Amino acid sequence: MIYIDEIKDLNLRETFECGQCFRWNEEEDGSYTGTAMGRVANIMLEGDRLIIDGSGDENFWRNYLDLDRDYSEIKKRLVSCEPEIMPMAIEAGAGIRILNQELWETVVDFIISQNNNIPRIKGCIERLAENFGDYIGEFRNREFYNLPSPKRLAELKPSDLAPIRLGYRDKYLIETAKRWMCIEQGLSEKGSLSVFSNELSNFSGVGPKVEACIRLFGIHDLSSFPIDVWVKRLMSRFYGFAENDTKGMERFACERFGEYAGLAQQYLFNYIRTLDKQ
DNA sequence: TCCCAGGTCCTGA
DNA sequence: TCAGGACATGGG
Repeated sequence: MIYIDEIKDLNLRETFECGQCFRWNEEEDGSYTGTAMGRVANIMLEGDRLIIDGSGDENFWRNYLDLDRDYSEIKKRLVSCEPEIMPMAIEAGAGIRILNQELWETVVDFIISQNNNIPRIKGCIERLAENFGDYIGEFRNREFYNLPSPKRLAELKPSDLAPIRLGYRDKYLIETAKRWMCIEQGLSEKGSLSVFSNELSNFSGVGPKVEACIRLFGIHDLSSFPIDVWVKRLMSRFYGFAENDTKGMERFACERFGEYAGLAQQYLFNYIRTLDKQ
């Protein structure tokens, strides 16, 4: 069991259910159980104490949950940049943190996410892991699996993926896995982020929005500002943009929020979705 | 039954 | 460069 005290600016529900990750599920007691980079854990927040039960050491989870970044300072800066809407958006999701996820996982997740809804995305990812990923182990009477590696996916045909019910996205995943393997073969050291970063837009099924999500969530480029249907809606509603003016939205985000545009996007994205549910 | 979902790709103008 | 349609699937 790992205990980490004096936790600030973290709300598990806001962090795990803001659409950045798809493999964490809430328990009846409000804790979350899930998997990251081959580790499985249950994470509970009691007051300002984080309690982690599972595999992985403290350093791993500190990094994954981005605990060493001062979100209070970032929030102050965002409010000073945009004092109209941002204070309300931050209040609605003050405990959001951007996780340090594995690049390959975010590539798979966000290719699947296109023109899809969050409950179905989670289902697709779980089926993909259970059917084609490596077994991690049993935890609290449940079995956990990693996502399939690029090598494993590259070996498959779209018909193999039919039980996963990915729809037309199955061929995108396979083509992207093949391309990933090609790039990796040409690398002297494994996992060179910058090389993959330069190649993202060439992956099959990766357009501007999916690429921006991969940059924000998989490369932790906090300046990346994904524009999806919700962001178009909020940019129109809050800032007066025409819904198809994505260039204008990008420029606004860059100029107004700068290096933390991605975090601003998460607060705004969460805010308009909570408003919509009311 | 219909609408929509954290879009991308292809085609034609 | 850009608008418009096709694309699989299933939750609400």
